Amino acid sequence: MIALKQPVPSNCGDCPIRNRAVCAHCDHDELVALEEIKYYRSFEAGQTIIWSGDKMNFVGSVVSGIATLTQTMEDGRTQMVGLLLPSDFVGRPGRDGAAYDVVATTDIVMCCFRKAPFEELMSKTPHIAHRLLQMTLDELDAAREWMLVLGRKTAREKIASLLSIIARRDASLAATTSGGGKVFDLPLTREAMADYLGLTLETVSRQMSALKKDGVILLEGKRHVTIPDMQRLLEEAGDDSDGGFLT
Amino acid sequence: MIALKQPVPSNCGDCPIRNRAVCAHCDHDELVALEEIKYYRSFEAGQTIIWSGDKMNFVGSVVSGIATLTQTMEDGRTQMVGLLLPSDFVGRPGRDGAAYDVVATTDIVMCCFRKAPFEELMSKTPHIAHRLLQMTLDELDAAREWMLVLGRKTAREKIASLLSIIARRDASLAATTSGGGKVFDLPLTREAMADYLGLTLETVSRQMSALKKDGVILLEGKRHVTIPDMQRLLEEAGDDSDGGFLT
DNA sequence: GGAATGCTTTGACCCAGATCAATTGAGACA
DNA sequence: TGTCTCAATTGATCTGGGTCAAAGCATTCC
Repeated sequence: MIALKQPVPSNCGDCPIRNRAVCAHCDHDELVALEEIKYYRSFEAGQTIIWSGDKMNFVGSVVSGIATLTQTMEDGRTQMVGLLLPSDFVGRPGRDGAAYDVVATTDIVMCCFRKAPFEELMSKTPHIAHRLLQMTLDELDAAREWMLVLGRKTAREKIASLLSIIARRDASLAATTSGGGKVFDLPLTREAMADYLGLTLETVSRQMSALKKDGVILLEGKRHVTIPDMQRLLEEAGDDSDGGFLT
Repeated sequence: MIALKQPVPSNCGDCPIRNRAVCAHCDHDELVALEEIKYYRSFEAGQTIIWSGDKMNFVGSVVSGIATLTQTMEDGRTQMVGLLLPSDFVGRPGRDGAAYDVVATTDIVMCCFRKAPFEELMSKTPHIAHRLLQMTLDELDAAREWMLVLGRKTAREKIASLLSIIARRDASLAATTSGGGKVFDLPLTREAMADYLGLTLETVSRQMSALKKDGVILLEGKRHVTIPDMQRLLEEAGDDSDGGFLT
C-alpha cells in the first residue's frame, strides 16, 4: 500500500476533531496556548507508534485514521484493549511509561503535545482537564461494555458486537447510509478482529461467513460491509433491542 | 448473617481512606467544604446499592467493605465489571443514570455526596477533579488488564489472576503477612468469582481445588486463603515474573 | 506470465470448559 | 435432633471454539 502524504489541518479552526477531542471545550485563549505546543505526526499503516514500556514524552489525539491498543503476554498471546478512532486521546498524563503497544492500523495523523507542557497547561486550564475526565469516563464505560463481550458472549455475538460498534462509531463521523442500511470498510484484519474479541482468526472468519450466509451482513471482497438491518445486527449481538449501549 | 452497626469515622481526619480516596489531595478548606455535603450510608451484605438504569442522585466513596459492579444481559448472563474496595469511587459526575448494578458483597459503609453539590464543588476545586481523573485512569488500566484476563487466559490462570489481585489490593490495606505468605479471606462467593472471570461456578470450584492440590494456595474452609509463595501464584497467573501489573 | 507474499476461507479433529446432576457440608432455626 | 437453606464440591457428558492443515485469491514484483 502506498502511503500518501496525508492532509493535516492548517489550524485548529479547520480541524475535523475540533469539537470532539480533548480540546473540545477550549475557548479562544486556551486554544491559542494549545496551538503553541502542538505538532503533527503521521504514521503509515502497520507502524508501531508507541511500544509498551517505552518512556512517553508526548500525548495527543488521533486526527484521522485508526490505531489499536494491545497487550501481549510473554508467550505471545495478545489482546486488543482499545480501538482508537479520530478524536480519541493517546497517552496518560501523570505517568511516564506506556502501558500498551499503540499500532497504526491505517495511515494515521496525530495531533501531539509534548507531555510536560501539556500537563502544565492542564493544571491551568480546567476545560482541558474536565474534557479529559469526561473522555476517560467514556473510555472506561466502553472498556466495561467490552468486558461483557469478552466474558459472556458467544463468538457470533462477539462478531456482531464488533460490527455494530464500528458501524455506530463510523456512522458518527463518516456515515455512508444507503437506504436504511449502513455501509463501511472494515478497518481491521481478521487477525486484529480476533485479537479484539479474544478469538482465533479462523473463528472470526467462520462467523463472518455465517453472518453473511444468514443475511445479517453483506460482504463485497473481504472488507466492504453492508448492514441491511441494524436492528437485526443488534439482536445478533445480544444487546437490548432499545440499545443497551451508552450513546 | 447479623448486620452489626458498622463504625463510621467521626470526621475526615480519622477517616481510614483519607489518603487514597477522591479527597486525598484536598487541603483543609476543600475538606471543610466536602464535610458540609457529605453523609454516611451503610448497607448490609447482599443489598443492591444502585440498580442499573436508576437515576443517581449521589456519588461517593467506599469507606469499608466491598461492593461489585455488574452488567446483566436480558437472558440473565452476567459479567462483573468492577470490584469496589475501600477508597474506590462510585458514580459518574456528569451523567444521571447508573450504567451498572452496584451490589454490596459484604456489609459496607459509604461516604456519599449529593451529586449536584459535588459537581459544583468539583468545578471549583481542581484537587478533587484532578484526583478523580487519576483514579479514573487507574480504573481504566485495571479494566484493560482485566480484558486480557477475560479474552486470553485459561481458567486456571484466571483464578490465579483474581487471587493475586485480591492479595495485592488487600495487602495494601489490611495485609496479614505471615512468614512471607499472604493470608486473607475471599470476599466473593464462587459464583461472584465466576461472574468476574467469565466462567461457571463449577469451573471456579474445580480450579480452586486444583490450585489447592498443587500447593499454590492453602484453603481453610471455603474462604480463608493462604498464599505461601506469591511469586508462584503470579507465574500461575501468566504474569511477568517481575510484575506485569501496574502500580 | 509466473512466483512470491499476505490475507482469508474452509475442513477435520480435539479439548477446555460448559452443562446437567447428584452429593456434601455448614449454619440457622424450630 | 432434625430439617431447611444455601454455598460448594465432584462426577459424567457434551459442545463451541481452538488447533492443525490445506487451499483460495489478490497484489506486487520480477
